Amino acid sequence: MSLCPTHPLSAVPFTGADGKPCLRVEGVGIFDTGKTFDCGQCFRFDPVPTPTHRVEYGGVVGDRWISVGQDAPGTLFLHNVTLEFFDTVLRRYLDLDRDYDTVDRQILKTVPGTVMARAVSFGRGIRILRQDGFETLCSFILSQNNNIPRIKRMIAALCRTYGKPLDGDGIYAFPTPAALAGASEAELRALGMGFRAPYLRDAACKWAEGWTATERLADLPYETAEAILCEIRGVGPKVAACTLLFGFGHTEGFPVDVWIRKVLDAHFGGTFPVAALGCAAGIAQQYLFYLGRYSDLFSDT
DNA sequence: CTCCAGGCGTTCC
DNA sequence: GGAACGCATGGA
Repeated sequence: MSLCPTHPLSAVPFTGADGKPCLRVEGVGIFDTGKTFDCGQCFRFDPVPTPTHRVEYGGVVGDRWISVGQDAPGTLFLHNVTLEFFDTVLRRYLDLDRDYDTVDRQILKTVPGTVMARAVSFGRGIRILRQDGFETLCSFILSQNNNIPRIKRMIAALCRTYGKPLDGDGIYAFPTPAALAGASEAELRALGMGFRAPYLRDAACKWAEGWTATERLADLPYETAEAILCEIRGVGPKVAACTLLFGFGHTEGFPVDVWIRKVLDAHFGGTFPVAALGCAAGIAQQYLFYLGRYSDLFSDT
């Protein structure tokens, strides 16, 4: 992990207008809340209206609804966050102890050329979140052949129906594996999960019975971790990749060359010599979605 | 109305 | 071993 010695984190607690604990965090480096929470790596954050900051994103992390705002570069406002929650959960969730300038330099060094340079520039500010593994797995099982607004609604329905009510009106935790395993396929279909209902059930059952030491997936070689996840019905290379990346922080050996070539070959017919990039792979994967979605930005190379 | 959405399982050859 | 095709559902 690349630490940023010149910008140590500092967190100053204060009390919000609603009496909730808040934190002002400085020294977080490059961080774009819009790109981070709205790029399709997580499905439980939405923009919330606020008079004080330009934009703020609210969502559930663990057992707590929080919101994240930003009014200056390198600074975050964390609402409903205690110092302890920041240190034990949020710091890791937001991937704050990584220097993304170094990451960008690694990408540009490994993949020279204007195409990736534009991708890096366009994706600048994205943080690869470290979400809960089970929640990430279920989210990307639901994502197949689906669109993001509907994915969000399906996840919200799961939380509302099988998740623990949290502090706040209409706020629910993501269901535990056991709670979700207790739902029948018919119930999940009635909830609108469609053909993904049995996939969800299989994931929940395997997780609930401690089917593998899932907390160690990040330490296994990528191909091994991928093969384990692919034993779950409805999980293939794409779902496994997103789960390992966004839920387990599995960045060592991520097959970024496959993803990059897939998109670049389709758009430019070119080939790039790409090695494993560690953390940079995560950023690059997000860039790929931008490449695919906004290919006009990269069309004149 | 048709087409499509950040795949994957099944069924063909 | 790869190319079609179906899948639930809702938004565009």
